[in-house]
Order: sequence, then structure tokens, then C-alpha cells
Amino acid sequence: MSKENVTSTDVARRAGVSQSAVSRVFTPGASVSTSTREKVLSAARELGYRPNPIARAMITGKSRIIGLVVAYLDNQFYPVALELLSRSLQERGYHILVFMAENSTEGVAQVMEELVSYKVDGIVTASVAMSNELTNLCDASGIPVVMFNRGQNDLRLNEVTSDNVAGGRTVANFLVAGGHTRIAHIAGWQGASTGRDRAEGFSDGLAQHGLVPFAVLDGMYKREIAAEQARTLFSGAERPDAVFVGNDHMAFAVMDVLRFELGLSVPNDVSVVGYDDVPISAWPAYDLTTIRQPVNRMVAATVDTLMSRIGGDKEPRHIAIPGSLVIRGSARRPKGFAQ
Amino acid sequence: MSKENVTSTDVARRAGVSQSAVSRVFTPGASVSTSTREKVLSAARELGYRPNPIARAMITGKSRIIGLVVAYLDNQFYPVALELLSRSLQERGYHILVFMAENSTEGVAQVMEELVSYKVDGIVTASVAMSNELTNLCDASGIPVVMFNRGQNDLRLNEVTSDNVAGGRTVANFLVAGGHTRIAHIAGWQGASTGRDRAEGFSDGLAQHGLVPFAVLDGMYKREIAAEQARTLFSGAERPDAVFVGNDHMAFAVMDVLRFELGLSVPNDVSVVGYDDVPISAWPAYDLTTIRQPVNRMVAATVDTLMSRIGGDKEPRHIAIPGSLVIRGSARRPKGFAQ
DNA sequence: ATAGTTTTTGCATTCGAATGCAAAATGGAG
DNA sequence: CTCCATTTTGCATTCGAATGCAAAAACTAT
Repeated sequence: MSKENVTSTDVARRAGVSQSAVSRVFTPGASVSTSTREKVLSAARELGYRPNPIARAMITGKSRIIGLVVAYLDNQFYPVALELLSRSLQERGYHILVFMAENSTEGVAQVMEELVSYKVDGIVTASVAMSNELTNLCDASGIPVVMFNRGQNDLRLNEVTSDNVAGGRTVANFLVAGGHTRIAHIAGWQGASTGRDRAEGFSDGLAQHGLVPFAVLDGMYKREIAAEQARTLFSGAERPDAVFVGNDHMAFAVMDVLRFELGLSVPNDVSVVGYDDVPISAWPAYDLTTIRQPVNRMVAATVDTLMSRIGGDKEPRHIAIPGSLVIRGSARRPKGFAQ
Repeated sequence: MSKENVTSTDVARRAGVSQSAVSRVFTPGASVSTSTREKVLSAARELGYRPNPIARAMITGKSRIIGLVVAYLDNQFYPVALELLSRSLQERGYHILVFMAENSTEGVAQVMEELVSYKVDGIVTASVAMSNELTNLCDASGIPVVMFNRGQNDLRLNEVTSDNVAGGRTVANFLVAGGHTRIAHIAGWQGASTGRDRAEGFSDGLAQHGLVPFAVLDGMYKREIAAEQARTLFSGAERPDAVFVGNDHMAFAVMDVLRFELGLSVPNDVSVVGYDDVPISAWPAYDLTTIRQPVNRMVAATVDTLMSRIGGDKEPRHIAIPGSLVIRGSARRPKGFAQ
């Protein structure tokens, strides 16, 4: 069947047409008669021809590749997003080229430059922040960038997040309604918009009830750091009766410390609420009450933004998709609580 | 600094040399004098030039892209492997192009054809099986394929696995040494070599002690199916006193069922042993005794194989890296057990 | 200084498909 | 059946870097 290097010229020869004709058959929207199309198509089938994406990219300047910059995959939220994103792009004839970055400015910068030189059609950054000059670079290169699950407040960039401020506020309301009074927050990384916004919404929400956080500690979105903060939080004489953790990944670590190191019962002694609703949260071992970030909708919005920017739309989008509270067993349930 | 589309010709003009000279500066092993090299390098720096990988791929036929075919990312083993693989390849100037595949023959076939047309330098398949004709396609295309964590027993393909038979046997020995007598196996997908090998080693190991498995059920590497099989397994009058589960991902589901649906204590009522040693296994909520697949070594071997095959080595490699038993709290500990 | 050797350099071509342009073929109207 | 409009087609060029080849430059040895 399929030979090794079948080119459009081979197909052309076999079909008795010009190379241009072959190219046009495989270029959507090009003008070809039905008869040539069929000749070409059958010749192509016989030879096992597929247009070479590299050569195509060379001439069109469009690689049909989307660069994904991501810093870590241990937080389950990202593999899930990656899978959805990849599948959705694949349906549209795009693929994801993965760039792992350190979440440091230089690390990201280096990766981004490489990305630009790859002439990708678009870039998605996940769990990664961008410096100002980096934003300039991207902007100058003309490659659309979508920041997934992170905001930059830069008008030139697209971002897709969930409404983190509202989410934080919902958690505050929920915990207050549950009768908690000493509510602490092990926050997401304060260098990231998500971390700050969730913390802000949370403090805001408490304030509406005349409360202040018992404590706010930065868990840096890292399991180990969150665990350490949990230990600190519970080392004093007075202990919190509820902890809002900046994401599920850290919340699991916090629950582990509370239960297995401090011997506390969740939710009887302490309520724990997370953020993301990764699949593990639904596992009965954690059964975590959390704010659901609708990954599928976030991914859809990301793809949508990407496609329309690639299509020429110049208007940057800042999309915040509302999350919703998923009530499970890790936090005391208020009676008749409405979000 | 960096302008939009700087080509080697721009740099050449600026440095007062020919385009070839510029190309040679960026081609390792090409002959350039120190003085031209410096002129070119500084001109390149000033203009923010980077060689266009697409054009380079066009002429050399080497894209410096490795295609990764993967079916699911919800089993933490794969995101972890992906991250390691990506970082390791990145260091060598390669990147990963992701192809999500259904784990069906047609799905994989379609994806593979696309992959071949992308002229990737190599292909890694993870959690994916390949049909015979697919193997032919790859073989004919001349693109090296490494099957990660799956074997095919096909002499033309490279594979990197852990020694699954030995791992299964170790588990059997361990559980027998722990005094268990009714040892069941919720196996990995029997359509996959890993699933079969682990099951085989396990039965083998039991046989050496004159035992037979209490039951062997196929969990298909799916959380839900494993949970269902656990329910079945424990629905009869006689119950197993130990369960070896085909991978950690399923083992978590099984433990959840045992503890939260059946109210059993692990390991007091039932011992559970997994396979993989994904990070979650070390979380105290599961504290899972399991066989460690040394992901880092497996990834290293994968990269190594890939590089040498790309470098022209024709000899297919079948690498099985030994795993080791990680004893944690989910299974009764035998006294003085040596692997 | 000269002839011979090695290194460096530029020219021109190549990879494979897409596309502007003009020629050819087709279609429709009169 | 002719003439004009439209569609289809092929030719030639293009994208950006790599490379074989031959010319030029730099060394080496005599």
C-alpha cells in the first residue's frame, strides 16, 4: 500500500494532472473540477499519499500546531485539561506541541522564544505566568496566546479562567453558613492571579459577614508546602474550625495532615473546602467539597478563542466562566444553604 | 529587539556574509571560521534570529518532533511519564506532539497515519496497543517507534516496560508470606501485555506455593470497572483476604469500595497491593503497597532508544526494567520478608 | 616565494506544497 | 454557432534553511 515518500508530484504524475491540481484538491476552498478531484483522489489513495504538513506549513506559514506551555502535571487539573484540549483541537486538525517550563520568568521566556520560532499557530499557557516583555514578544510575533486558568490583566492577551473571586466568595458564604467562625485559608500561589483572586473573594465574602480570616497562608500550589502550612496553622493553641484551600491538589495534602498526622476528623473537627473539582475530589477517601471549575467549558472557550484569533479576530478576550460549589462530605453542611 | 520574521538571509546581509554561512553557523559540525561565526552570531543576536525549525525540517527531513500517542491521562502514571519524557526530550532539542487516541485499532491507526505524515522523527506510544498492519506501516515509514509500558512481542518494534511478570510474582510471594490464603486478582486489561504479564507472574508465583488465585477478574485499567469487579468479588459468601490489583489507579477504586461501601478495613480485613507506585500511592489516605515501576528509568530508556534509533541504529530493543516492591500500609506486612 | 594541502566560502539547488497569473477549457446567452 | 463570462488548469515562483560542488582563501612545507 503506502510507500515511503509519496509527494504531490508523484500523485500528479499518476493522475495525469499537474502538481498544482493535486495541491488544490487538498486545499479546502480551491477550485477543482469534479473529474480532476476524483482522478487525484484515487491516485492519492493508491499511492497512500498525504500532504506533508511541514511543506504546507512552510508555504502557508500555518503549522496547525498549537504550543502548550505547562509547568507541572502533578495537579490532576492539568492532565485533564490537556486531554480535553488535545482532543478538541485534534477534531479541528490541530495538534499540541508540549513545552514544559519552569515557572520562572527566564524559564518561560526561553520556552516562549522557541515556541515563536516554531511558528505555531497559537499558544496556550497553563499554570504559567508571563512577564511583560514576554507579552510584548508574543504580541510582536503575531501569534495568538491564550492564558488558560490564569489572568494577566493585560489587554493584549486572551485569558480563560473561572470566576475565581466569585468562587472564593461562595466558599466564604458556605463556611459561614455552616456555622464556622475560625476560618483559615491556605491560599493558592499569590504570584498567580487565580491564587490572589480566590483569596480576595474569600476575604471579601467573610467581610460581608463581619468576619476576618483566621489566617491566610500561601501554599504555593504545592502539595508539600500546603502540608507544611497546615501544620503551622494547627500548631497554635487556638485552631481553625474550617480551612479553605486554594486548590484541590493542596486540599488533599491538607486533609492528609489533619487526619493522619493530627488525628483530626474531617469534617467533624475541621471542615475543608477545595477548588477545582478534579476527579480525585469525588473519590470517597477525600469526598471533597469544592468549587467546580468547569474544565470542559474552559477548554471549549480556549479552543474557541484560539480559533477565532487564528481566523483573524483581533479583539482579545477575557473570559471568566462561573464555577459552582460541589457539596460533598469534607465540610459541615449548612441546613438549607443556597449558593 | 526581536523582529517578526528574521530569516537567515537577513542575518547574512547584516553580517556581510552569505546565507550559507549563516546556515553553517547554526548547523553543528559544519565548517566555519571563527571570525565569520562571530560576525554571524552577533548579527543574529541583534536581529533576534532563530533558525526556522519548519524550514530546517523541510530540508533535513528531521523535524525534531516526537509524536506521543496516548489513550488516557486519568491514570496518574501517564502524566508523570509525559512530564519526564517531555523534559528529557526538550533537553535534547526535541519536543512532543500529542496525539490522543481511542484505544481501538481504528482510532490508533488513523492517528498513526497522521503521525507518519507529520514526518516526526520518532513515535512513542503509551497505553496503546498496535495491530500488526499498523506495525507494518510504521516499519515501512522508517520512523522509529517505542512502545512505552506495553509490549508487542514484535521483533521490529522497540519496547520499554518494567518486568511485569517478575512484579506479579513478587506480589504473590509477598502476599503469601503475609499469611494470606484467598488471594484474588483484579487484573489489568487482558488485551494489554502489561495486564497479561502481571496476571501471569502472579498466578505463577502463587503456584510456586501450591496456591491458585481466589479469582481473577479483568478490571480493564478502568476505575469504574475495577470498582464493579471488587463488588462482585466480595459479594459471595467466601471473601478473599487479599487483592492484587493490576495498577494503582484501579487499586484506589478498589480500596474505596472496600472501605466506604463494604465497611472493610484495609489491611486488617483485606490486604490490597497495586502496581505502578504513582505519587498518590504514597498519600496517607491510601498508603498503598505496590510495585514501583521506575518511571524515570523507563523514560530514560525510552529516550535512549529513540535517540539511538534516530541516530541510525537498526537493532530493535526490548527493554524490561525491574520494578521493586514498595511496602506501605495497605497490606499486612510479613515478618522479615525479603523480596 | 612557490607549490601543494586544507579549510572556508558562496553559488545554486533542493525539500514539498501552495498560489498569483495567464492560458485553456467550459458554460451560458443571444 | 459565436462571443463573452466563468471556471479550471498548468506554469513558474515562493517559503527558509541545508548542502554538494567548485572557487577562493588560508595554511604548510619546501
